Amino acid sequence: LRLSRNINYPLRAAGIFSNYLQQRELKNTPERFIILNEIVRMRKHFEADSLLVQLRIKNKKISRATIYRTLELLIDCGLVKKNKFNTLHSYYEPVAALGQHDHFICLACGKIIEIYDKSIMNIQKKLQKSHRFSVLQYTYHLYGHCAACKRNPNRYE
Amino acid sequence: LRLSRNINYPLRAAGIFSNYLQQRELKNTPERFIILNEIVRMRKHFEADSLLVQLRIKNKKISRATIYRTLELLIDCGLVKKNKFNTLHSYYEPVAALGQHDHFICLACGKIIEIYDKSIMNIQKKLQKSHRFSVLQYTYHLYGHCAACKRNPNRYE
DNA sequence: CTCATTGCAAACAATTTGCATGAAG
DNA sequence: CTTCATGCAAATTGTTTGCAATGAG
Repeated sequence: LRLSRNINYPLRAAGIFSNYLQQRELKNTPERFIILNEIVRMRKHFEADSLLVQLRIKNKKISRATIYRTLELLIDCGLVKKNKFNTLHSYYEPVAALGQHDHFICLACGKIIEIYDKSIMNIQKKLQKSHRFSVLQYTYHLYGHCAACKRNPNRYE
Repeated sequence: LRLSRNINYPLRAAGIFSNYLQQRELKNTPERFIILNEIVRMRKHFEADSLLVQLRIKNKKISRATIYRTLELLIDCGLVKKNKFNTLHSYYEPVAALGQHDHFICLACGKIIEIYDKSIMNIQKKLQKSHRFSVLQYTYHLYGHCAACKRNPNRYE
């Protein structure tokens, strides 16, 4: 249901990226579009390194440096969002492909669950007014124990 | 007003930490209490490195390693919370000294504003029920432009 | 006395950067 | 042709770890 609205997302994303690059007089290189393509295809959060591995499996050899440099561009043009949960590395995700959502992170098994709930946006509107700042993006991360780990507390001792 | 309830916080915090250490048969070293003392005194978020600098200024020479090791203990016993905004390093803050709150981070000037609003807790309760997970902690971070940077967009070009 | 803790320096992991080569416009 | 992008390897940043010396219980 939610995803049906975004069926043309891969195509639109490429268009958005291409425009963005042209506007800044940056170049439409194959590497950049291979990376974007892989990201929109995944439709979930991922790590920089798993993206690299994923590409290697498909025999697309793109250097780690280019991955990071391209991710920065994609974040800048709003196609990708960067998340830091309380771990060492960062997580990224395709923005419009997923729609507005938040995250629950299980402290026992590490699973990340995407939460779709609109009421947080109301709070945000209220806060914007009362504090006179404008919100461009936000993160709402919940940490705790998921249903499975609550049932069986020892499964990840 | 809010803070008045916590006037004895430094004292209570030391007690909590001391109990925690005893329970685990860890030692009450001067370094650990110097660090805790400095943290509760600050009453706001800080970086591991600024804590070190702060201590050096006061001629308390504690190694970086000990700082990190002690922060971990303080997080474990619930006195300190660790935050990752989307920057390289982590931010820490004394938990009970500040009370439940969230953060607004200005993307232009980097300022961090603490937000006190209880309505987020209602959402959390609702989500816990509907998803059957239990929330132990959470982060709600808003990114955007603060009032000052909205007024004068070029002040940090 | 014994074991945890400290400080130091070296190790790490994720990310960034400098530079020579290569390709887009 | 000019300029930007790439890949590589080295550098950087925040944090962690091994180990010998020290100090708390």
